[in-house]
Amino acid sequence: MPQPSPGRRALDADPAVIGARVRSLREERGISLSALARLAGVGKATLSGLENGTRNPTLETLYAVTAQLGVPLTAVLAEPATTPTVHGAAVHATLLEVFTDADATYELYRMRVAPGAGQLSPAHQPGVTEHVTVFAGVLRAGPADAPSTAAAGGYLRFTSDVPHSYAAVGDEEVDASLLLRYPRR
Amino acid sequence: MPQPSPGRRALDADPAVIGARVRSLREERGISLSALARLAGVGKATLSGLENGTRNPTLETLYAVTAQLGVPLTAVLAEPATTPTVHGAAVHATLLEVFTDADATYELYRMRVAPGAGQLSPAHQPGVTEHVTVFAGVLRAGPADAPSTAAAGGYLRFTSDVPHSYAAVGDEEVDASLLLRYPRR
DNA sequence: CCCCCGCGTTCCGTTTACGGAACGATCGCG
DNA sequence: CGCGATCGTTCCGTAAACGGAACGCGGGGG
Repeated sequence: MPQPSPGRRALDADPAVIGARVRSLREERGISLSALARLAGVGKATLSGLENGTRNPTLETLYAVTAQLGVPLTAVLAEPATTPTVHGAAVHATLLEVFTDADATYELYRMRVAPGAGQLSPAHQPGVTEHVTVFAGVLRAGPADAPSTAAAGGYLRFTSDVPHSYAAVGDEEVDASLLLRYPRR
Repeated sequence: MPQPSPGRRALDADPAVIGARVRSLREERGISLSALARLAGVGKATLSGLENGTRNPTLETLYAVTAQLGVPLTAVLAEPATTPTVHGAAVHATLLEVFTDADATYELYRMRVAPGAGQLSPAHQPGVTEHVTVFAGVLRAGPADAPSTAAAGGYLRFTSDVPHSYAAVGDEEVDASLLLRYPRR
């Protein structure tokens, strides 16, 4: 993918917000701070500080608490159910799955390319290839100096160890799947 | 293929596993431990211990690192969601995403084909095409009377409105992504 | 009224995660 | 060959997260 865009990720790791969520979850269950601390096997001071956002908890602590609340860690780490996404000027991609084997790592993305000016991505490491299958719209993509075109149902493959571009042809947004292959070095 | 059923999200707070995920993400990006530590503003000792699972990181530390990797905290804390799966004699597929537009419906699957005897699938509706990108192993697939072969990184496309087959070539299991395109009728 | 109990916070000594520095290993170059 | 640069790990003093104990507070009994 185009490397992680510098744009701020709205993911909040703010201890105060996390603390507020924990407190809220605890109060929903009508359980006291002391009791939860006892159940989770952490000190009351620890839990108090955590809920008030005055501490910077370790994973171990946070996990012990959320486990007793019966919720996954992700429930208090904000951002309910957001999958990793990458934004660019024209390209918007969400990571669907990562697969690693002996030879390479694959990242499978759902990609959308907005109409209008396209987007240029910097080179990746040597040997990285991109595989795109177009769902809708017409996509022009590939090495910056020699892009190819594919319409709905079409497929493109190119090596992305050189700068490469994505652009929607025409007015329609492009929907596609993007597979990135990183060979193991 | 079967109806999507709700996926569950398993959670794993084991520092060793989290560390392994962080290391894997870093290596995917071809960046050194030292460099990542510098970017994230944490000590090399901290990152080393984190990746090796010998420390119990604070949220602050983990967030600083994952932010630089361009992934949300949840990417290293949760197992990939389990989604609807389809089992066959040799083929095992999990649905990753469905996309519908004016012309067609797409279903994106993660597919595994066990070595040994292959599997024959009956014909789909007219005009249905399948698009396969191989991650690992060697796959032989296509119309039952004229299958093609693809190795890791390779791509196959065929129309599946006739009976078609999948088989792993050799002893190795095949890992691949499968895209099904159903034209609107 | 005065206890007594449990609440959440604060204090405090201990444990440990932290960053910086030092280390040996590995590579590319003259 | 040595030299410099960079790699990941280890050592170490410091800062801070930890659990336990003490604290002030409020709400029921006896």
